[in-house]
This record gives sequence, C-alpha cells and structure tokens, in this order.
Amino acid sequence: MIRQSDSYNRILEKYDELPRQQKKIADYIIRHFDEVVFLSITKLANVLQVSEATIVRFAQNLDHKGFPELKKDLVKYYRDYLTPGERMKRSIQTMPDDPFNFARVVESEIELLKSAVNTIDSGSLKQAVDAILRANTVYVFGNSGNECLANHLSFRLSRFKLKVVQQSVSGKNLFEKMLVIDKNDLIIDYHFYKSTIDFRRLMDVAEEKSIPVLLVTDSILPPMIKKAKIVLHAERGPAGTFHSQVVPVAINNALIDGVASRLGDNAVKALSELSEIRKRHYYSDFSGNDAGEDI
Amino acid sequence: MIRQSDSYNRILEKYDELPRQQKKIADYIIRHFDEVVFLSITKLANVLQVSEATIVRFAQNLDHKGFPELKKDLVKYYRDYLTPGERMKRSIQTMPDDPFNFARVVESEIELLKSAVNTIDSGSLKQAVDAILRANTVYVFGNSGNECLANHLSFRLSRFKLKVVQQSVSGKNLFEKMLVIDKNDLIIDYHFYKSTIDFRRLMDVAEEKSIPVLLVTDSILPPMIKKAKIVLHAERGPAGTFHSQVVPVAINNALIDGVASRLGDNAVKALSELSEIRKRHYYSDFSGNDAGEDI
DNA sequence: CCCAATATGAAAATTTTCTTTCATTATAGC
DNA sequence: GCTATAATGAAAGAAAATTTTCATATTGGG
Repeated sequence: MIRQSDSYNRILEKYDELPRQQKKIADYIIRHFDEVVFLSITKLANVLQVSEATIVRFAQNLDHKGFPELKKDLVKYYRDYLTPGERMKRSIQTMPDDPFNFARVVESEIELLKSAVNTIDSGSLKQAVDAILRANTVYVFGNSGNECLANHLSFRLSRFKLKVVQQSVSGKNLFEKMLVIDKNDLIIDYHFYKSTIDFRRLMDVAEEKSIPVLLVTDSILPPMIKKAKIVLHAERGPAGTFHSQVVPVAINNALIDGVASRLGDNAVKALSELSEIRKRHYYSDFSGNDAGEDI
Repeated sequence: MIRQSDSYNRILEKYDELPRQQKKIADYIIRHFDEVVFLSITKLANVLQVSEATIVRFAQNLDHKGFPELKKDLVKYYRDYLTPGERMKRSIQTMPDDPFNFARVVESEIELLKSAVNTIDSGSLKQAVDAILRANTVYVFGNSGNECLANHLSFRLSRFKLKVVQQSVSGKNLFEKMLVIDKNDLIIDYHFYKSTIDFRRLMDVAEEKSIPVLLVTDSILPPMIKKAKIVLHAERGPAGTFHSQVVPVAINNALIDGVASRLGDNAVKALSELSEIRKRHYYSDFSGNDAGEDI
C-alpha cells in the first residue's frame, strides 16, 4: 500500500472535503499511481473527462503550487518505493542492523533475485542453452571474484559429458589459452561492473576469430556487450556494497536446467554412468552405503 | 537484458556510428533508464552537460521524430518490463512449464532461501565469524561440486587481508595438505548429501589434532556433524533434483558480511588498499576511467 | 424554490519544453 | 597541416503543457 507520500497522505486527509470532480481525480491517482507519473495534465484530463483547470485546482487544494509539483511528488514516491532497485536498497537499510542476522542477508538476496527476473528473458536463455549444446568445446572464463562462477558452471556441464574447459587466467596467458579456441566452440565469460584489459582482449580475439561469446554481466554499456553474441544481464545490488554472487549462480542454475532438459534422458544417463564408474573404481572398497556424492 | 525496446535496440545498432556527445547520451540512457523516463530534455541536457539540440539530434538519429517520441518509447518499455511485479507475473503466466523460464528457477531458489532462514541461527553464524577471525589461517575445503563455494569464500576473505588457503584436493594429497594445519587454524568444509572417505579423513585428522571445523552442510546425520565444532545447516532442495548452490552462496555472503562488519574500518581499508595497488601497478596504463573492478 | 457560495469548463495567457537555425568548433581524409 | 565534412551549442522560434480568467453550472442551506 502507498505510504509516506506527502501527496498520498494529503489526498487521504482532504478527501472528504473534495468536490465531486476532484474526488474522481483523487480516486484515479490512488488507483493508478504508476500511470499518473507518466501522464501530462492534458492526457490525464482526457482520461478522466475532467477539465485541466480542475486538475490544477486539485493540486492546489493539496497545497501544491501546481500540477507539475504534484506530479514531482508522485514520481518521487514512485521512484523511492515502487522501483525494484530502490525497494531493495530500502529494505536492506531498514532491516535491523545485526550483522549476524541470516534473515537480513536472505531478504536482500531474494529482492535481488526478483529484480533479476526482469532482466533475463527466456529468449536469451534459450539461445544460451542452444549455444552450449552446439559448441564443440565450451570454454568458461572467470577471474578472481568470478572464478567460482566459472568453476560452478563448468563442473556441472562436464557432468553431462559436455566438453568443458575452465579458464581462470589473466594477462598474457590469456592469449595462449585462446589459441586453441575456434568458431565452433563457445566462450562463456562472467564480467561485472567495468570492462578490464583482459576482458577487452578476450572480446577482441573472439571477434577476430568469430568465436561466439556468452556474456553474463551486470553492465549494459555497449562497449561491454556489443561484441557478445548472447548476453544475460542481471543487477547484483547497489554499487558500493558487497556484490552477491547469488544472482549469477541462479543464472548458472537456469543454464544447467536448460541444458539438462534439452539433453533429456542423455543427461540422466551421463550422470548415472559417472556414479557407476565412481562406485566401481574409487569407492567400492569402502564401507557400505555411503559411497555416493550428490549431484 | 533490455530487449524488445525499439529505442534500446536502435541505440545498440547505431552506437558505433554515433559521435562523441551522442555516445554520452546513449551511455546515460542505457545506464539510467529509470531516470531518463522522468526527465525533460532540459534537465537531461543539464545532467549530461550536453546541449538540448544534440539530444534532439540523437533522438532523430534513432529514427524518432523528436525527443518526446524517444521518451515515449523508453516509457513504454519501462512500464511493460521494469515495473515491479509486472515482468515476474508476465513470464510465469506466459510459459508455465518452459525450461527456459528464469522466473521459475528464481521462484524455487527463493523458496529454498526462505526455508534456509529457519535452519541457520544467528548464534552459529556469530560463532562461525568469530572462529574465522580468531584463526591463524583459514583452510577452506571444497571438492568437485563444492569447489566453487570454497573458491568464493576464500577469495572474499582474502580480500580482507585474512590468511586464507583454498584446498580443493582429494585422496592422499589431503593428508599432505593437512600436515601444516594446527589447532590455531580453522578448517571450513562444504559437504552435502552423504559423507565420503575424504570427508571422514578430514574430520578424523581434525579431531586428532584438535583443529576446529566449520561445516556447511545439508545433512544433520550425526556421523556428518558430530565432529564439527560449528555447523551451518540448510536444505538445498528435494533429493533427486539438481541441487542449487544458491543457499550455500547465501551462507557465504552471511559469513562475509559478518566478517566485514566485525572488521569495520579495517575491511574498508583492506579493500581500498587493494584497489590502490591495482591502480598503480596493473591497470594505470589503460584508457581513462574503466580501470577498476568490482568488489 | 431561491440565493449565495463554490465548483467547473472553455479559452486565453503564461510558462515550460522542444525544435530549428546558424555561427563556431571538432574531426577525418588527404 | 589543410580542407571538406560533420558535430556542437546558443539562441530564436514553434509547440506543448500548465495556469489563470471568466462565464456558466452545481450545490447546499434557508
């Protein structure tokens, strides 16, 4: 419910005193908050079948100088409380500040995941899965803070018997590693915030050799994403705070799920084959029923 | 990723051909989508320090009649896809059983996170953070599917200038690695589902040498948790499905947050020191303002 | 039902936003 | 380094949005 908006409270306060047409305006604003923030007085007047003058008077009755001020106030509220990013920031701020409160961490992760839904579309996801399955070998790049992501994805994919190579190198070694990659392969790279030399090198070489690139990022600046064939984009929280890897991990999961469902029985077969091999060769000498490992 | 917006795609298409100032406009729009939808051309010109005329030309270069048309297009996209809840609803409704539906993945992750709140108590979390800070060196173990978790935690902790060693080894090598660890250190291990030989070896040696162990697990079977000093326990979903690492990553985040808040200014200092070093030695030779990396 | 007080809409006046023009500056090709 | 071409900003001009005015309509007490 709408709160703490000066305008909103004023509307409620004065609602009973408002004349007929102005009640109509008040009703509409309360019910269609997120429309009104984008409407001019003329359009609002048309929608409501009320004169522009009356809308101005309505605004003035609420102690605003005029309609633009009223709208500014509505926009302020809208942006502060109803926009995904803002709501997240706020919910983190307002939480009790106990650093050992797991609920707090979870709460903000959930908000992040929810907003990520807005930015990952199933088209790209499908494209990504196709590219993975089509590739001769999948090369997963991810450095420093993103090594864990590269590791996670490459581990899971290799369990489906896909040819996957994890590359967590930087500097000149990067070129060497890239020598063997060609256009029938796929490069997956995790890269956040700003582009680095290594990233640009990678993208340049990929372009030169026509190697398709799947980029997982929180940046949507053209220099960053222009050269990538497929981009999966998700915010990881407000800049300046510690960035969580929960959203990228969820993206990995989506990719893994997608690949698994495409492979169908073959995925299951690959996994059980692995478990067979393991049982026979490595763990069969050990006590009874706890030899397995989770999938 | 922003899609299906004519404007957005047109910006990407034409980005390279755009002159200097207009690139600036393109960058700002892409980065601050949700600001621009509320700005007049005058205000945008002020923010960007670009003339209004140039903004009009930018809009026209994108095949719009003028600025209002461009804005209308941006608003349309914003309202369709970025409004709270809209997109989530949309994608869940439109494709209930599509394996490429990110919203579905996210929903189940959210459920898992929510239930994890009940099984992680702040007492254990606090204990865990204390143990990390008290330890001489933190040894983070995590194999195969859990290597990414070990990598994630050790990377972040080492950024706080803590002594952290990641150990992703198995078999006999494990013994060798454990030789150097003593009771003033801390072992962190990620272990799910069932115990393995390696796990028992680790726990046995730890017990013998009185090394404290922090165990992150989804199992509460006594053989699993008995020997660990601290246990953080969370479900990762029903057996038989692919197990997501989202919950363990969230646990890592909680640990990292806790450590950061305990270190207070020192954490910030360590991070900014790192960024200084990097700036001076590695990236200072490169173009302008994009040398950084995220934290 | 009538009258005063208030509310309303149409249209004019004003303000703000947007577009075009034109002189100046930057850029790319030679 | 020079020149042709394109890009830019300041300011004028056009268009749209907003406010005010004023004549008319509505409302609520007597």
